[in-house]
Amino acid sequence: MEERYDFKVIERKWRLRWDEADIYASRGEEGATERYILVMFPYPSGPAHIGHVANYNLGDVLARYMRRKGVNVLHPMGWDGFGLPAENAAIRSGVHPAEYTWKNIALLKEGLKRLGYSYDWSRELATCSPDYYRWTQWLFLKFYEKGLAYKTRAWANWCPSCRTVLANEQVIDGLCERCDSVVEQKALNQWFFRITDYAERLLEDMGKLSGWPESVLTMQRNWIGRSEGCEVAFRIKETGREIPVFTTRPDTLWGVTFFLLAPEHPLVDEIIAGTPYEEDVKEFRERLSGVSDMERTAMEAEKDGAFLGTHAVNPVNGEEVPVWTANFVLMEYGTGAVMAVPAHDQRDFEFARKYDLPVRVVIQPPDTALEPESMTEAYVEPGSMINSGEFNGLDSERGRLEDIPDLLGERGWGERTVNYRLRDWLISRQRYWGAPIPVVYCPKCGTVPVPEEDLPVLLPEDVEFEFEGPSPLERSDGFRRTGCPRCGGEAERETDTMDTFVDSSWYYMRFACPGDDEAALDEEEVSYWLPVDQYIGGIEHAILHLLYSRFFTKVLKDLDLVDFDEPFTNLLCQGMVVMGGAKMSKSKGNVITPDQFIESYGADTLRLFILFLGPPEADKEWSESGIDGAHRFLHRVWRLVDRYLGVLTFKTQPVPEESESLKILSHLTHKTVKKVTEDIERFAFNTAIAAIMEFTNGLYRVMEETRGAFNTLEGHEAIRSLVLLLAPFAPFIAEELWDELGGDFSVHQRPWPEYDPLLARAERITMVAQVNGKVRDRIEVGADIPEEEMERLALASPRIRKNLEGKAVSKVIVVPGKLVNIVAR
RNA sequence: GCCCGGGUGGUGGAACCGGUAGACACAAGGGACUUAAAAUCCCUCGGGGAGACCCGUGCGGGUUCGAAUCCCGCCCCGGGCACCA
Repeated sequence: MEERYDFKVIERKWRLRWDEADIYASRGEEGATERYILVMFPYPSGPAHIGHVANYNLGDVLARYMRRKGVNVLHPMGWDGFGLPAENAAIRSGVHPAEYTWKNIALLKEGLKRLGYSYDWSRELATCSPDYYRWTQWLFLKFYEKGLAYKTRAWANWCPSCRTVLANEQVIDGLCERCDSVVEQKALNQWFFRITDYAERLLEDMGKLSGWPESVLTMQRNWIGRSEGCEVAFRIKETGREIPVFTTRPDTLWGVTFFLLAPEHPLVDEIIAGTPYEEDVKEFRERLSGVSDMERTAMEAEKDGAFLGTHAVNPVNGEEVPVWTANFVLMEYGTGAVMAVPAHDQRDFEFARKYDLPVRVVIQPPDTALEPESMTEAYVEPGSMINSGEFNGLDSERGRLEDIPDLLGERGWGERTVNYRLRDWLISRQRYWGAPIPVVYCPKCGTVPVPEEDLPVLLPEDVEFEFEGPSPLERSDGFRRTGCPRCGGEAERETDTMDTFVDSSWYYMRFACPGDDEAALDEEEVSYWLPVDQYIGGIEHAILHLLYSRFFTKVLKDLDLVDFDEPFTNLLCQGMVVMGGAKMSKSKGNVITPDQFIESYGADTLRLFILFLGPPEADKEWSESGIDGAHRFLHRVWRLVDRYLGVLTFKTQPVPEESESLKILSHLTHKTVKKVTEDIERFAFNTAIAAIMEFTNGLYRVMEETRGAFNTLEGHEAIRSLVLLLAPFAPFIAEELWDELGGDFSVHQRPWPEYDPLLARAERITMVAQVNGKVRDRIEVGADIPEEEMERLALASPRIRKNLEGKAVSKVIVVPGKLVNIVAR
């Protein structure tokens, strides 16, 4: 055996052996259970960085562990290939997005391979490959057939000087990142997926997601934002036109003193056209350009608005109230209109104060009487209804939930309804590097979906990339001009591509049958592997990606393409590796690559070090101090095994005079196997590694005290267990040591070690004696000491007795096997 | 702003269900070995105190025999906010 731990030689050697022997291929063997372990696939923005290592370590440890528990494991890897950065690179440096992307995929793949991850590479896929996006397009057609894809006008960020649509990321403080022009909102006809049709099921089925972190479920629940209330029809006095509003507070209907429309509301233009108010409203809208929804609706935001010169009629009392437009009313929420009740809504209150609009109290708190003049903020709690005609004196909660909705229904003024904060999913992108939306517009036949047999609609190669002006697809005549699939006449293709979230909403299913060119999904394969048993990914995906994937799964279930309705049974959200307090990302320029560390320490050290940094869920501030420690530890293991290698190849012989050492060895071994197994099961990889370190330290201690203790069955078991336990964390060195120990190839295919609970259990424990909750003594006792004996020992302790002087014992609390607390006054 | 997390030694973290705060490491200091260095090994390592002990898990309160852990209020940091992925 080599004296030195030559990680470079070892890692090169085993990487090749594993490839040749194809030991990580997923096999659907009969009889065994299957587990699908998946880490969110990466966007290939460049070579691997430390954040990737932190992510993919987790899946790899789990996959390696599960395989050795005798489970059929699917652990694949692929690439989220489409996206904005590739297109930006094309604009900047003239490199085609495909070239940029495939080059980065190659870099990233090599990086992951160097780290020794146990992927089944035969299932590799890339969303930007025509074999894949063909099926993304096919799924779009299925959505379209089901009425779940539709086109409508929607707002997009628009830079007037570059004449181009901007992503939110390209808008910096309301300005174009390129030319600093103020970004406007432009209405475009765009494609949507009707995710709101699934709002209720997305909420309900969260009950099935007991394997998800509660925080993620809460975030999704809040995102969907279900609220029960009423839709009430107000009427424009001057035109008679009805405008519905959504309210969760029908009990405050009598307190409406004005009416608000979103600035983008189509009726606003209709109302002000040709009136003296047109100018004011235009100025107001001007002030809003470049201001995000978030800023507009912030509680602190200065209320801003304009009178529209018209009035709305309140159905419950026939009152005519002025109609305004206001910055905090959003077109996307509810109906884009608000019945303003300044006395009982804070934003309405501030608006009323600013524009000197009337405030009328209709809910009276139980203890005081509110006066509009003296109010400094809105009263939003329940109370009793006043100034509300026949409902005066009614409990407002009852009014809100029962009497008023009933009244609205009976009189035909409105109805109970449920409103969601969730909006339909805008999937249109006016960009090149995405899956083209497979639709053709024919002057005669209208919107015609591309026939399935004509898929994929390929991205044209000969296009030019410029920041300014329309997207490359729109400018490509060769792409745009086509024949109508229905009538054969001249027609135009849709030039929008799909949001990359569409690609990533179904990739985990495609891993079951990545090469299938007959269908998007192979029924048998998908049904065998899916749903994903353990999904792992960054908390930053808690809402969008995970919600879209859940939505896709439900649609595919309804289309009878899959037999499950939730895609991810268990979810582990890991924290981010941050640097200087910010998420590591290429756009922030704070990326650290693993290569330099692999070069000087080896992949095993880097894997171990990052896993040892802390629990998966926690954010980790990157610092390389400590990596020496991880390396030193592997060296220590190396030397330990090295030193005893000779011994282990001889026959074992009993060492009766050293039986105490053997007992310690057995205990250490079984205790560690138990601890590491339990820690892996709960994803506590950092403490699993700490346990292996302690085990190693313990073995050194035994070795120093009792030479020859390893020349026994117990000694062999200890050394073997050490290597077997280390294998999922540091696969290369473990393979090498296993090989040197004479074990059969591969250590990664050996069964996971079992432990004997009796041997794992400590014989002696330290019992704590407290007085009034403060530790006063520690007493070593047998592990199975009875409670009465614990109490007796504690009370007999001289230190305890000293502390009890002059006090009367009122109570003694005994926690079996742990502590005794004596309560004394 | 809203929603979701987090805050423990000089540092990363441990303490899993309310029961010994600081496991395991890093850094630092001291020592052994060495001509020397590296490597390795040993010791010290939250603060105060000679000690008995006292203080200590972002801050202020509370519940409890007992709180890093539960509750209320506050401060700070991170993630998401629908076209970054």
